[in-house]
Amino acid sequence: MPEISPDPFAAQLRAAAVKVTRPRLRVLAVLSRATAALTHSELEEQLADSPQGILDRVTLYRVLDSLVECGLAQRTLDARGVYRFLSSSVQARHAAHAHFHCQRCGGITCLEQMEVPVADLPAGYSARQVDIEVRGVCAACAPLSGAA
Amino acid sequence: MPEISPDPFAAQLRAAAVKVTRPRLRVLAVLSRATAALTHSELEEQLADSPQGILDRVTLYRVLDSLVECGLAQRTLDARGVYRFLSSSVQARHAAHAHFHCQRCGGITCLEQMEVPVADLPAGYSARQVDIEVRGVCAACAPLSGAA
DNA sequence: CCGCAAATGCAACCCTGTTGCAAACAGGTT
DNA sequence: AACCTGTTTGCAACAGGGTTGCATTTGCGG
Ligand SMILES: [Mn+2]
Ligand SMILES: [Mn+2]
Ligand SMILES: [Zn+2]
Ligand SMILES: [Zn+2]
Repeated sequence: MPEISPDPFAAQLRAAAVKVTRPRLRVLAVLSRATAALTHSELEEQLADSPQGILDRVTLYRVLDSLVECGLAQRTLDARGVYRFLSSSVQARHAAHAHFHCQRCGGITCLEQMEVPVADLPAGYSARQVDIEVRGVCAACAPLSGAA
Repeated sequence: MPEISPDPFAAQLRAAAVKVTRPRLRVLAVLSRATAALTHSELEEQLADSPQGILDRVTLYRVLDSLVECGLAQRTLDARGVYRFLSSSVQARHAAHAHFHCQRCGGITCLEQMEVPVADLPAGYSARQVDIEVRGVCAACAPLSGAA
């Protein structure tokens, strides 16, 4: 009787035809717990707090690359030009509405009341994704806007 | 009789209530000659080639900041996460419609028929810009889609 | 022409992301 | 179970874009 714990993340990795490794499992776990897209450094921090201790910076970059490449995660840019990562299942929940990108702190806020339109494209073009990105300064950063 | 050459860039700066300085005039000149958004290093290069010689890297960053802040230029991110700067007059021509970003060739196509909505934001948030980015595969690339 | 705040230039620094390479490992083969 | 091989990990060093501190210069209003 093999004690195969039915780890859903391991199953996802196997289904995606990539090796099941400790770092990948850890990153996948954090990503799927997250409600918003996380930067590399946010992930690094959350991973460091876990009982398993820190995960090498470069390894994290490479794990994220592999997850994006096999389709288990998505990579986007925030308003500061920093990459953010989110699990594909989370991504699906955000495809239908607009997002606010704070140009000061890089934070992203859902604008559920702004729905994305259907793409209206020239012949021959096909859309995979439509993003509405509103850029500006969020409520938390507004007070600091005057500051030097 | 003061020999005031009617420099349009100087006038723009005065109208924007910022000091008229040599670096700002130089940058404004390059930006308004450009047809597309330029990165910091592209600007640096073009400036270095001019008879006036190189402009300090940091000064260029600060000049660009001041032009953006006073509304004479706009800052956007390219697909690599690098800032690009363009004069406001060029930007204005593209602010009202969506853009298609081909995921295969990287090309950008204006979707004039898709107009950007007015931002609908929570209290405290302020928008500077709304972008609709449609991602997919363009007509030229569609036939090649099967290729590895 | 003065005075002062704003802008410049230079050096040093920070942060995000990448590359090279040796050691460790996953997962299939014997 | 031991073995093999390509993948992945970890560490160090690097690269590029962008920022900060500070002394010096300059625009410009008085
Ligand atoms: Mn959302
Ligand atoms: Mn356009
Ligand atoms: Zn913010
Ligand atoms: Zn294309």
